[in-house]
Amino acid sequence: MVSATIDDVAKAAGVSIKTVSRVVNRENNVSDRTRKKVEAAVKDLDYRPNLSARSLAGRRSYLIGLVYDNPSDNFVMRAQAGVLEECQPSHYGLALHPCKANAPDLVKDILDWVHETNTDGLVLTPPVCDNLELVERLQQEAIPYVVVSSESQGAAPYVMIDEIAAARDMTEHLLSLGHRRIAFIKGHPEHQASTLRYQGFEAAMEAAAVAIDPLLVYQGYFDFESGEKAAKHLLSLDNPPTVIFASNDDMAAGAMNVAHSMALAIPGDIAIAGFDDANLSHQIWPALSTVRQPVRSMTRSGTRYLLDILSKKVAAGVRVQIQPDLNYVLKLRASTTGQSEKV
Amino acid sequence: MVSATIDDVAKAAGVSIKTVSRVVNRENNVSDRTRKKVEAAVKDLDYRPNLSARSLAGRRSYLIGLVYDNPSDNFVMRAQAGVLEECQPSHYGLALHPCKANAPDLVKDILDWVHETNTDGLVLTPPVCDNLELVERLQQEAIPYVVVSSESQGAAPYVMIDEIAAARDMTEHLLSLGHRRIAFIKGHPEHQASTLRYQGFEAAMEAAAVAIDPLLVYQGYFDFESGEKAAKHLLSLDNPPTVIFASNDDMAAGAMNVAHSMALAIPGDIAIAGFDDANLSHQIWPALSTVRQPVRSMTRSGTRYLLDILSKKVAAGVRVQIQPDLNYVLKLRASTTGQSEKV
DNA sequence: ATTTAAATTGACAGCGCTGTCAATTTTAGC
DNA sequence: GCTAAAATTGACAGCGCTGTCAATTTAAAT
Repeated sequence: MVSATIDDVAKAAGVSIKTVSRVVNRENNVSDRTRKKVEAAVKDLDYRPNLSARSLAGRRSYLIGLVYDNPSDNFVMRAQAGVLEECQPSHYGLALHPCKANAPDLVKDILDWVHETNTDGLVLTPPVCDNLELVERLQQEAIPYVVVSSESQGAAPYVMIDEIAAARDMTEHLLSLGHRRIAFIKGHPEHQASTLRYQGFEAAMEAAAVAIDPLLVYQGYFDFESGEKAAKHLLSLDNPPTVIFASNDDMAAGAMNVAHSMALAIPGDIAIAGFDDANLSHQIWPALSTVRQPVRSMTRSGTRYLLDILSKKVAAGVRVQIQPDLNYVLKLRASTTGQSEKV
Repeated sequence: MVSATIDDVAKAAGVSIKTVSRVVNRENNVSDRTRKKVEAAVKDLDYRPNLSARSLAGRRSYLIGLVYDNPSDNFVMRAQAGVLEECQPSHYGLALHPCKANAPDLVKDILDWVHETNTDGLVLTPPVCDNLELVERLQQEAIPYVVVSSESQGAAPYVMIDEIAAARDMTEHLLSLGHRRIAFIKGHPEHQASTLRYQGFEAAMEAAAVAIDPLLVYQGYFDFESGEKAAKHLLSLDNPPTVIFASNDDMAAGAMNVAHSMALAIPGDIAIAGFDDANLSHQIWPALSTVRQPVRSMTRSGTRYLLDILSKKVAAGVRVQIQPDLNYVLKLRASTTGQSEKV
């Protein structure tokens, strides 16, 4: 059972293949009468355009590319799910491109891949999206892209939660529990989110008129090990903190392990908070207070926007912030409250 | 900057485009000398074949489909990485198909997707690969597939570690620590791995002439929650076990949380072991003793076999067990040994 | 050295579609 | 009715690659 081609449809409708192409692609300048004839033939023959052929001729792929180098499997999986869900109804496909954000030839690597797959548009996630050289090249080559979960460095749409507000809210929660000696583990210095989360922390502390002890601010790298390292340092200070706010869950888990190994009670001796709501966060003990970032939903919104650009419904190269369908949510769990989550 | 085409490479190497095609597709019957010349030209011009063109001409998609419904993000990501790595040199792409293994229309869902995307071959992972109806239909329609991490139910190649031996080894480790009251949390009854892992447990117990207390065998479902449920039951028995061997890491993590919440020392009061070596396993406290399954490597082997079938180097429809490049490894950590891992 | 078989290479015709541009038909204006 | 402009349609040349099959070169056998 070989499916019908555009020639079959053209023959059946008594028109040229170009006219069939016009109807199928909803172009203008087709008379109603012709359109009806063609549509009937399409339905009759159950015609489905061949993706490869139209890609080759039309020089595009009907593929959305997802570029990532995120240490969190959970983040990547949620992003994938978001793109896939949004692509399905538009008959677009998903092309994956895991990469190394700090590779010297990152830009070339990505552009080569785009050229090979003919990917029509890119969804960039942190930390890749924070690479200024990359986004400049993409603009230069007029490759549409959208940034998810970070502020766009160039003239492109981006979708992100208010990271500052989220970090501020979490800090306020910690303050409201009576904590004053609050340690902060910063994220990877090259991720934009690191800066924003720290700003939120600062804002809340300032608003509460609690001074930040510089000794309690430690540079981490968003991975488990750097969380351990930070906690080892922080918890052996002469005047240790009563709570550690880590910029993400992996580092918070690392900190928690150190606390356990020092036989400290959580949150009794040391409370711990994270950021991201990775799967991990409710699988460790005690369950981790964190900020849920609606990655799937954000990625859907971003993909939707990209598809609109590709179908020319929206002009490309405009820097707008797309509002995610969902906002962040504070997940307050036992690692700060001492009690299991209120549902 | 438009990327080079096959014509450019042919001209540069002084051969016909067909020969370039042969080299790029690793076909036989190309002399070493010619191959070297072409490879040099390919590298020189940074040539990357155009996917659409080859699909159109070759009447296939050059896409390998990965079908999954695994609760573990880590498992899925490792499988994706395996397929991608193996596809890269052959210039194949990866198409993702997340699904629900227990959906009533699973078979139709997958077949529709295969027809729409033209996917050339499928990599099936547990639990989807354990669906007999599906694999029969795939054979019927002559769609090549390979099963990773489970025994193939039909006439197809499969790649898996010796799950029985792995579970037996872990049990022997527990026995060697002096444990005799060993609890076992079974995996999802519809996953083949569940059966095999239990068999390995049985074998070791029998060999050591230690009777299995049926009260200490609990049915789980491979997820965190079922691990919690199992542990709650097991740890409140009148004569509780001294160690819990969970069929996977998620359940082990669930069990660990319960132990913590009952203020039991791990491994002092209750030792815990898992299976899979998910990321999770060394991020919880104490670090979990588990069995490392080389998912990425297994998936690579499976994908390579599939590519061989597609390029006709190997006959399809033969049921063989492919040996993974790596074998399983026991990761003995603090949750049973009380000490951090020996490196 | 000669014959025969096997291995290697290349010429060429599409794959099914879209872009370009010219041809044709329709409509508007007088 | 006639002409010019606008709307509609079609002819055709690729897009970049692979399959087929024939031509050529190399190796094996005598």
